[in-house]
Amino acid sequence: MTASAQPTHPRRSDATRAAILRAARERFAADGYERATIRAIAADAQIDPSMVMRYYGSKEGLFAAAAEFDLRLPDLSAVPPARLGEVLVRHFLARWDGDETLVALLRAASTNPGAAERMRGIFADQLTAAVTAFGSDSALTARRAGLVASQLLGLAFTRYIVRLPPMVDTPPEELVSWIAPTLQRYLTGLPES
Amino acid sequence: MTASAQPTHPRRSDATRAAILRAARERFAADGYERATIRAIAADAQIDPSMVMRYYGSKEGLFAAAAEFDLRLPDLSAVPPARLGEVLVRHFLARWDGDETLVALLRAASTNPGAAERMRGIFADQLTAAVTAFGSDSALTARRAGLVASQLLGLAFTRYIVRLPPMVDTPPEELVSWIAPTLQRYLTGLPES
DNA sequence: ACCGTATGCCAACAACTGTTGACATGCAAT
DNA sequence: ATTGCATGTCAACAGTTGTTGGCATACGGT
Repeated sequence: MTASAQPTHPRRSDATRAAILRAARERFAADGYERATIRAIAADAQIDPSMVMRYYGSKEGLFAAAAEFDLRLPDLSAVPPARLGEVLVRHFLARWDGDETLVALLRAASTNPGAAERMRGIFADQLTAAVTAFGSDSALTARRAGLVASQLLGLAFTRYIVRLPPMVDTPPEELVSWIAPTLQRYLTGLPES
Repeated sequence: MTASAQPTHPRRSDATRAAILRAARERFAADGYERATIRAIAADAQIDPSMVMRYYGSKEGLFAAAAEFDLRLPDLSAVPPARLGEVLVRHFLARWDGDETLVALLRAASTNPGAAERMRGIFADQLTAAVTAFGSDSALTARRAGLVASQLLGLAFTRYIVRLPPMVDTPPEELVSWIAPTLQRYLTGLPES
């Protein structure tokens, strides 16, 4: 609110800011919110801890900046309805493998109320919005989105956090073939079956 | 291993020990491993922090004692194969609602390596064992157990940790009717469908 | 009644945490 | 060249953490 995003002169400290953010994502993803100390992050970024405070205000502020991200959901209305589940799982797996931001958020959401709030926002807003595109009953739609989230987050939790061996070892394509039908039914099916 | 369970005289401090354990479970479940401080737990149990150390050795030791628990899986071989999924979800939901130990373990598993290891043990051993009862191919069986774990832990994560509104508000019976078919397919179905 | 021991409390330690302010340094504009 | 500001370093703070040892007390067996 104070300093908005003008076409402001590229600051000389942008490299440092980026290094801090990269180190922060790594540490938050690997250790969770409380174990990831500002000192360790600063050491990784090879700068002084006080710089973190100057540029991000506080640890909470740093996390807020580091956990900023977008699901980048594709346009689901352009996907054949019968392949929705498949597209979703594949997209999420690719997204998780390529960006540790989500792992950081997932780990932190277990213990940090702010992170949990953000996680709620992401899945309630972005996912529900994508699902709403082809549903009318709002209560049922929210329920569908929640169920989809439960399976997708469970996949992430077992594969990236707890690291259950079978979930880590199974190749992505086979995970897709198992999980896609689940999402498909959550999205378009009916409960009694 | 050191002091096994003799019919040892019931110690006079058993009440205190139990109070500590109860407070520990509450705090670990509510705050996670690192935010649950020994001082806070001791205050809840209305005793001195040093008592926790005397009786449980360390914070890790306390957590190990507090997170000790059993899935108490029913005998799946006595269940009609077509109703396996339903029985499993219902059992897990009841187990989670009635005992916050699992929530504590779930929260801690995100940041504490020891807790994650224990979680792996529980689901790899107990769940895999239960699934193995009616499967022969061991690699596929492990995969089935992993998939079941992913959906069940995702359910717990979204409902008890992140508290996604739709997952919290949906009555247990409806959750069962949605999720049971998923587990059913993971347990007895084939990937391509 | 006496004594050993289990139980409990108190005070303190050392390490670590997020955070702050003072001070140096170097870039860029006047 | 000189001024102003952004960038970076250093040291320290106040609070919290897990953990420890000493000391009182009260129970239970003799």
